[in-house]
Order: sequence, then C-alpha cells, then structure tokens
Amino acid sequence: MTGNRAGATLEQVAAHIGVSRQTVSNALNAPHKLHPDTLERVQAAIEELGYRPNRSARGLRTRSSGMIGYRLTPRDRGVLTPLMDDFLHALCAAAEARDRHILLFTAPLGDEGLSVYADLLAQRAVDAFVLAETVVGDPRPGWLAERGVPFAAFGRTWGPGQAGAWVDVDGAHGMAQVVEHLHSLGHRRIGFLGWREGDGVGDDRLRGWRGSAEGLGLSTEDGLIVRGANTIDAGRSGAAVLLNSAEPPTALVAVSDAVALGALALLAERGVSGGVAVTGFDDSPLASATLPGLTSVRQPLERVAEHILLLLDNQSVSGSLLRPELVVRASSERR
Amino acid sequence: MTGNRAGATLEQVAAHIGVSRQTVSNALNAPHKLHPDTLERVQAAIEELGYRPNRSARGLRTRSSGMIGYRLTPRDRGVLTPLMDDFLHALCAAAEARDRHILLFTAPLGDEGLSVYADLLAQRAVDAFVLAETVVGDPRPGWLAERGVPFAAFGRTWGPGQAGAWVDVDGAHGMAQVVEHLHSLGHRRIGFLGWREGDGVGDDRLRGWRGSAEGLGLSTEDGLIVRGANTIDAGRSGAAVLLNSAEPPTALVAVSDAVALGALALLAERGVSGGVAVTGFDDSPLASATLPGLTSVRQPLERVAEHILLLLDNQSVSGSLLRPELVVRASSERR
DNA sequence: CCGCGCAATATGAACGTTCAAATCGCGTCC
DNA sequence: GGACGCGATTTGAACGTTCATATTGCGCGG
Repeated sequence: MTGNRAGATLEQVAAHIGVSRQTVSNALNAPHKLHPDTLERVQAAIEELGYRPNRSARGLRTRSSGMIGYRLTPRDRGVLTPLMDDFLHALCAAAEARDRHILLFTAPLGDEGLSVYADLLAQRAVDAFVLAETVVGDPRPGWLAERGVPFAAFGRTWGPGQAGAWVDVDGAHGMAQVVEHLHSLGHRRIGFLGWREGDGVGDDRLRGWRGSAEGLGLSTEDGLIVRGANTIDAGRSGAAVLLNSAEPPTALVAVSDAVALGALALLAERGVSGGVAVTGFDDSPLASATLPGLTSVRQPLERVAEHILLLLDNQSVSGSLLRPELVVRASSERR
Repeated sequence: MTGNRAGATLEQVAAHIGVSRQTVSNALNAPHKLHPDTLERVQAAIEELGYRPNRSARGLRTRSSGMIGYRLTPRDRGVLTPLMDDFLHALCAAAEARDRHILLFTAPLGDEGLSVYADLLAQRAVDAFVLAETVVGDPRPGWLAERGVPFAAFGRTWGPGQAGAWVDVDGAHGMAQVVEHLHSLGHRRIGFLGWREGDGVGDDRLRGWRGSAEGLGLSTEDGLIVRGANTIDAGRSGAAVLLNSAEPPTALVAVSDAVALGALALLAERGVSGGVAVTGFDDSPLASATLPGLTSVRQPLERVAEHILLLLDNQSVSGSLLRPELVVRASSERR
C-alpha cells in the first residue's frame, strides 16, 4: 500500500513475502523455476505492491533497453505520407504487445545520418532499428548488418545481395486486384497514372498493372501511361492527358491516393464526364474523406508491423511479401 | 581504437589517460570542476574512444531515463490529422536538441488509458509526458499533477482551474489575420465554414473570425456561418449553402484545410465561378499540394515544441499562447 | 543409514554510472 | 612553521536488476 508512490523494488516485493530477490525475479523471467505455490504468492505480492521492473536496472544488467529506434519521416512540405504515419502507429502497437517501445529520432539521409544511429547504439538507447523508406543505395542496411545490429525494414527497395531482413507489401498484386475489379465492371481500356521511373515501389505497381492487363487481354500501350510526381496536381494533369487522347480510357488507375485525388478533381471540374472510374493506392484517410469515396488498396500495416517485430527477434528469415487488400468505394463504381 | 565495437565505458576512458572514473564523469556533467588541462585531456580521450555514457546506467543512478512519453494519435480512418504528425516531428527534434528522446505509446482515451501512463512511470521508462489533443474533461492533467509527474500539453482545451503547463497557438489571432488579408483584397462579405459547436479549437477560431470582421465593420450574421464536421465533404456542402444564399459571400474562410479543400472542390466543379476566395487553417501538406495553392495559417510547431520542452524542465510557467503565421497562396488572390 | 540427485530457493557479484565523502597538494595567514 | 582553506582529484557506496554459483530440503536407491 505505502511506498506505492515511488514504485516498489524487487527487494521490497521479496521482503514482503519473505523470499529472496531472485525468486521474485524468476517469477517474472522464468516462472517454471518456481514452485506453483510460491509463484502464486509472488504474483499476488507484485500485484499488491504494483511492482514493475525498473527498465534502467534491467537494461544495465542485460545490456538491452527494450527500445526500438525509428527514424521519423522528415516532413517535406507538400508531400503526403499518411501511409508512414499509419505504419508508425501499427509499429508502436506491435511493439507494445511485446513489452517494447519505439524511440523516435530524426536523422539526415545518407552517410552523415549514420552517426545518429551510431550514437543511439553507443548509448545503448536502442536494441534494434526499424527502417522505413529505404532508398536505392541506402547505406543503413549494410552499415547495421556489418555491426551485427538487429534491424528490419519496411520495404525491399535496396539492391540484391544486400543484407537485412525486410517485410513488404506486394504492390503488383494490389494493382492486379484493381485491374481485375475494373475489368469485371466492364472496363476494357484502363489508363495508368504513375510516378516517374526509378522508384522501386512505383515501378512495382506499374508492373502489376501491366501484367494483369496483359493477362486479361487489355491494351498496355504507352498512350495509356502517364508518369509524374506524387502530387494532386500531377494526377490532375495526367488525367487530362489521358482523357484528351484520341482513344481515352474509361478507367484511371492511379499509383497513389494523392494522384487519384487529382484525377477525381479533374473529373469533378469536367462535370462527371462519361462516368470514368478512378482508383488510388494506400487507402489513406483521404480515400474515404473524399466524395465519391475512392476505391483504393489497403496495405496490411498491422501485419507488416507484427512481422517486422518477429524479424527483429529472429534474424534468420530474410524477407516476406504480404498481400494488400482491395477496398471498393464509389469512385470505381459510377458509370 | 579497439574496443570500439562494444562501446567504451567511463572506467576505460579513465584508465586510458590515468585518471579516475569520477573525473571523466565530471568532464561531462560538471566541467567547471576540472582543471582546464585535465578537461582537455579527458575530452580528447572521450573523442578518441568514441565514448557515450550508457543510458541505462545513468538512468539507474539518477532515477531518470531521458525519455519523454508521447501518446500517438489514434488513426481513425477518414480523419486527417497531418498537424499532429508535424507536431510530433517538431517535438522529436526539440527533444534531441536537449539530449532527450521521445518514447511512443498508445493508450485509450479516458480513465482506462491512465494505466498505461502509470505503467510507464512505474518502470521509469519516461521522466515526463507531453500531452496532445487534450479534450474537455481529460483526466490526464489532473492525474499527472497529483502525482507530481512533469508534463506539458499542446493545447489549452481543459477547463479553468486545471493544473498543468500548456502551450497553444492563438487560433483567434490567426483567423483575424485571414480576415484582414481578405479585407485588404477588397472582400466585404466573408463567410465562415466551421466545425460544430463545443470544440475549443473550433470555437476559438470562429471567435477570431467574428471579432475581426466586426472590427472591420463587416457582417457576421448567422447566414454567413455554416458549421459541420472536419471533412472535405462538409466543406463542399457548406460552401454550397453559402454560395446559394441570397447574398453570397465573396470569400470563404474555413476552419481547417480539410474543410477548405471541400470548398475548393465545389468551386472547381462550378468552374471557378466569380472568383471566390478560399482560405484554410493549419497549412497542412494538402494546402500546398492543391491547385490553386491554399492560403492558410501556419502553426509555429517548432516554437511550440521548443516551448513545451522548456516547460517540462521549468514547471513554474503555466502557459503560453503563440502567434501563428498567415501563408498567402493563390486561393485567396484570384479575382 | 548414508550419500546421491534433483528441485527449489538464496547469496555474491556485476552491469556503468553518479552521489557523498575522503584525500591530496599547495599557497596563505597568523 | 604549522594549522587552515580551497581547488582538484580519488574512493566507496549505491541505484535495481540478472547471472552464476551456492545452499537447502527431501525422496530414493543401494
């Protein structure tokens, strides 16, 4: 009862029921070593005193902090990254489920950012890192692997032969679902609003569109593809190009929700001309906030996060690809 | 050189130059206690060995972790909270500048969420909390104050008499800037697209619109006000109501960027009818991603975060109100 | 009946730091 | 010239855990 304010210690819990430190410690870390009756008494005392092990003391002894480092995505003005925010939330929840926590930090891209990682490790502030938004030529996976630091990445963007565990979402498969959905609604000419070439994620999604369309006997000619930035504007102008072409598509598949939003805006300006279907990707909050609701592809971020935490503990698996889920809303259904 | 992998300890640094532990410790925590020559030698050794103090050991001894707890905003589908994401980034950067870090967690709203806070404190995983999105009747400020836990809140939403330090942005003043800007462009009839009554932030902004308009001799009649949800849709329909009225406004002041986006969408559908100006609030990434660029009010999140960290260390100040900044883009300038 | 083995619990040490107090060197004042 | 004071540095202890090892109790086989 008393002493609750300052937080009880292992020793106090032990004294309270007349056992030793180690017995209480074992109740938490190796319950099978205790006599069932003792275990029960210890657990009751822990409960009664509201005991929670001191993280610093535990960390000092075990040389681990229970913290997972995560670099916060820089907030570039004008760029929408709701997906990463959702991922962070999922990651945080997954970590908590395993009695760990996320430690945030900021760091520049490239080699000079590595000193931040080094610093966190030197301080033993984190046990492991979760990498997100790895880019081509990212120095982090190699650097961490060299030093034997546990890590896992969301995204498989780095080159082959690179070390490190990753979890990613099968964007190509997501796009295939989109195309099949539109095909089943009767669309036979489906345009693609993509990002510029060279982005692993964007190229993967384009590959999915192309493969699926070919499989269904649909055209994938160059005239059906427009590539640009990941902005609403780019989506608007790209949609204009496709719709102004000699043989305009009846459906526009966008590589992201932001791009899709631009296409929707253009259609709204033109007065819902001819019932052109639009789809996005990532199922961001935008997708359901707009009217019509945007058909999109939801990434299974909870499963991604779960999987990443699994990989941190078991560095034997190298990577896994998860399937996203099609979310149908009004933007693809109007005719 | 060697021993770099595992990280040097205080003792190793000391041995390296033939001084004691404590001397090295003082070099970090109380440099004035050292002879300048010694200080220099110690610093050189620290540099050479790449020494960083072990957080767990330090935390164990000083009963503090250097961590600041922050509850991640739950990701409700369909709700846009880019502002809080930006704030988190600013907070993280501000913490790093003071050699602290942000520890993320999730917790339900209301009393049952308090156990998460209690748990983090009992484990001594955090020294302090930063509260965001406090709601009316929020149990956290009182609970934390009772226990003498340092904390500071972003937002002044709880009732008077409540304990706790806060930092907030003067939304009313931001709105006044918007209205004055529109007035200077010649607008004499300015509508307001708000949130439903009862939201502290929304009511504050409405107050700013009203006060400023009255001061300039403009009408603030009920017919110029539409209130609804914080969605794109609500903005669209609200704008329609105002523009269809007998005496439509020439400018629409929205309580948020999401709402403004809806107004912009409606105007786009109607074909830029009559050069109606639109403004938003928060200067979210959306504001600059849309076309025309959305005039908005930027919250000084970096200063808010700096201020909050100041408050955590010095609990003598109770609160401060910072002024936001008008960001003019094309949406308010077209005529 | 003695010793063996095993399950259950207890004890000493260590993790790396900071606090409190002790020690050392040295110039100064009476 | 010896006690004093003071700046600079060192030493012992403590923070709260877990690891490695020791001790205890007890059933059981020879």
